[in-house]
Amino acid sequence: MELREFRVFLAVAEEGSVSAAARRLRVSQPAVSQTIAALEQQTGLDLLVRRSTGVGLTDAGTVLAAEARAVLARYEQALTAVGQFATTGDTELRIGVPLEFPPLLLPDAVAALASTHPRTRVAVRHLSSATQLDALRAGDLDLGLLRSRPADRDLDAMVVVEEKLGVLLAATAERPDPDSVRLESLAGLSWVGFPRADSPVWFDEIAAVLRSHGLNPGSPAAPGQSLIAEVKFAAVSAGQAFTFAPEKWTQPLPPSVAWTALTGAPLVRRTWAVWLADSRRRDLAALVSHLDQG
Amino acid sequence: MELREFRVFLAVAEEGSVSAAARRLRVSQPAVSQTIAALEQQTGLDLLVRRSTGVGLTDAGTVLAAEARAVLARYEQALTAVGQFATTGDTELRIGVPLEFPPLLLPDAVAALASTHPRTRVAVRHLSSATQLDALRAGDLDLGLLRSRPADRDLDAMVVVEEKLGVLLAATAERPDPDSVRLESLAGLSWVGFPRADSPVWFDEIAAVLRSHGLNPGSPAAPGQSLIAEVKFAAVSAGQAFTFAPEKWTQPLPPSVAWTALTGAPLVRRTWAVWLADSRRRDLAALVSHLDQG
DNA sequence: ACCGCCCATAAGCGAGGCTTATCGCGGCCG
DNA sequence: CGGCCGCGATAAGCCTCGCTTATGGGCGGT
Repeated sequence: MELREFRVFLAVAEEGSVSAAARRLRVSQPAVSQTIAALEQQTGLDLLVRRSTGVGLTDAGTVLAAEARAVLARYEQALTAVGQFATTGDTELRIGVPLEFPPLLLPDAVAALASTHPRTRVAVRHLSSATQLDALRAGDLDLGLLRSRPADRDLDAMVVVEEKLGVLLAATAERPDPDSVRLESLAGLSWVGFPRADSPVWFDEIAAVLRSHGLNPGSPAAPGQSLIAEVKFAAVSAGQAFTFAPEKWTQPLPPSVAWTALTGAPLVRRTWAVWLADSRRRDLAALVSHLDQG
Repeated sequence: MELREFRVFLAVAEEGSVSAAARRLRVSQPAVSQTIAALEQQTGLDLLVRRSTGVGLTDAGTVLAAEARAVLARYEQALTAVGQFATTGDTELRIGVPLEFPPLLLPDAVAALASTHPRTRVAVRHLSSATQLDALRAGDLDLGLLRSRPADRDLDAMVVVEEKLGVLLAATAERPDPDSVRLESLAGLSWVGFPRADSPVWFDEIAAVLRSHGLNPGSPAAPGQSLIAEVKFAAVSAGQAFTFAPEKWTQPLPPSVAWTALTGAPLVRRTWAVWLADSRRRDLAALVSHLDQG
């Protein structure tokens, strides 16, 4: 299974014909036949149905075609990236950011990076922690910012922020002490947060804290409809729910919502910077150290 | 640039030594030297710094190493998928779903698919329209459900849902007619929706409608902090904002929020099923047809 | 029935990637 | 300070693999 074989197979799949594929690839027809035969032997699958008018894909062939396309696409992307570096010297540093990441931290670090590594272009994407882990391992992301330390051996991690969380409540909620609340006193409300799939570890931490204070974390939203968050969060200012938030909330709060400190249950949200342990990128190392000092 | 060269280069990069890489790959040292030389010639870049104690990566080498890792990772994934099919006959059909997709539509179609194609495992991911387009083209997604018809020639598309949108308003809002509102009457409120980057086409459609009715679409949230939606949406029930929603809203509305039909400006949200035009997957075709009839 | 196009098979050839042999260089130790 | 060892580069030969041309069987259209 080599790229050459993928290219040949895709040509056959797209042309629906061995001969036509051979013409397109500017090789002889037997060369294509041999390559297909080799693929079928390696996979142990019938990839093509031979008809007298040409060939069609079997189900197995369809699977292989899709995978082959994906591999070749990633390969082309790699060539582009290398070519880009060869001509302009520019490198892209791809960073993933979770929800509610302190908005100043990253721009400051990126600005510091720009002065020392002017040829590094930073591309930031909003991604859940789980997605970032996959992307890091797949090489589609250079630096992740996530809400849990990965167990993985070949990922390095460093805490970049620790935020002491308070709660957001409806401004009209009755509070014995206006400056702080205890989790237990929120028993009548439901917690609104984020889908568990986005960051299972952090979700479970929160759920454990809630349970230990007599609160019901609530049924996690059913997969497939987990993100219909718009209406849910309206519940906060309607006095039906609460959510956690750090004290230094950067967005202006609407008057109907107020932040209050938590007492009794220090809930700390950590955000880790995570990167492939065997990455030797100096711009990445520089950015991480800026995040560390910032 | 072939996979073999990538593997050799990565071995050298990870070992920090040509000789050690050769031992690991169970080939002779000159074979590795020759491969590296070929790579350097093809790229026109110096990939390694030769030190008497071994070799190190140049910046160019670091870029290539990262790309090579990504390509090989995708390649391994392809082998796994094909092997999976070869042994179990199972195929994965990867589907992307946007926010607020009618929750029954997909499960029904998937159930219908399961009866005709029992070996197809469906994997659903919540992704923005923009992300889905990339994933489709990269071969990382088999079927996308998005809020705009792609201009792309090699993507086929079909409308699966048209939803006539109304507005969600604070239940306490004054409404001359309780059963419908005109967009113009919402001039004092701000629209809360989704980040433009998630689905630029649909966003711009909405923005155009708003402007044509004398409303200000508002400044799109600054990139990098666009998704801090929790507090924003509290604004709806606080009477500061409105959002669009189809009439058949599946989640129970909190009492502080009410749905109202729109008159004067029929705003229709279409969701398209999108797939690679040259995909011949029969399970995909079956699912699409179920979505069409459902 | 024949011709044309399809794909598969067979046999020969050439290039590319392997091998072994050898060199130059620098670090390290006696 | 000299010799030695391990590093990587170069040279030359060989073998495998993927190409070629030649050919055969099967099916459809005229």
